[in-house]
Amino acid sequence: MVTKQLTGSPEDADLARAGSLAREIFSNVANKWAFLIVEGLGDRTLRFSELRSEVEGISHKMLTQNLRMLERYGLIERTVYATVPPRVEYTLTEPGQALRATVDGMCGWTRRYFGHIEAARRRFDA
Amino acid sequence: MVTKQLTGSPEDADLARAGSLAREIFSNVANKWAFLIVEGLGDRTLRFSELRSEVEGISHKMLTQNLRMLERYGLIERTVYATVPPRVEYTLTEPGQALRATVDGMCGWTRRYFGHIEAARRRFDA
DNA sequence: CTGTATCCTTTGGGATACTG
DNA sequence: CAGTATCCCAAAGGATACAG
Repeated sequence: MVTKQLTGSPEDADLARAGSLAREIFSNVANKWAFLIVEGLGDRTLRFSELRSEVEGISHKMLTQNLRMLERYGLIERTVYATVPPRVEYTLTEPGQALRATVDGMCGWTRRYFGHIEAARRRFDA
Repeated sequence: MVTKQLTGSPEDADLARAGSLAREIFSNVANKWAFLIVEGLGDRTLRFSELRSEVEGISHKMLTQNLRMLERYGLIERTVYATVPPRVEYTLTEPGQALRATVDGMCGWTRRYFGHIEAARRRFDA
């Protein structure tokens, strides 16, 4: 039998390694705007402007920037209709939907521990 | 019967509302350093310096800053031993452990879709 | 409507030094 | 060792204007 490889394949890339691609993906995706976009999109197909009003407080720039990032990683699909004015629709891909489960988990977590956290926060600030 | 309240209680605070406390919590916690700290801590109890070497690439400043934030929200417990030199230990609380489940989910997600994402990324960049 | 680019302000974040 | 504070640069991010 072969001993377990110490240097993993790309598939095993350790998230802890600051320079790894896995870490890059993790770091880019684990930010509030990406999460709020994924959550706002859900299983729907939304236009840029619809998505923007869905994600409260996001600026035009942040929305495009994060949409590009998510598209680059293949988490969303971008469909352009060559009409005038242009119509662009966004929808989560399968990897995007899978990520959505994680984000949903965090939303649930926030709701569930809202009381705990609020109390801890008040205690700490005192 | 009563109709469903349109203005929810704090417990129902909508994450989507940019100004809400729930959104503040979500936005602060959903960042790479917080996630990596939670993941690095796991179910262990680590000292500041141990945690720092666990979370590769984090600076002294970012570590303290995020630890304060997590402590403020009651996600980690900070224990100070009045020795010299001082010894400070960090461990996840129950809400912190619950969050860890979410973070673990995202780590799994990253490993699972690493191939998809890498391929999409190359396609996009071409 | 969507997207890019520019400008400008704010914040993030590293390095260093200093205190308990 | 752990924490705070300072300095300073780079990146985030908002506002605006413009192009397709």
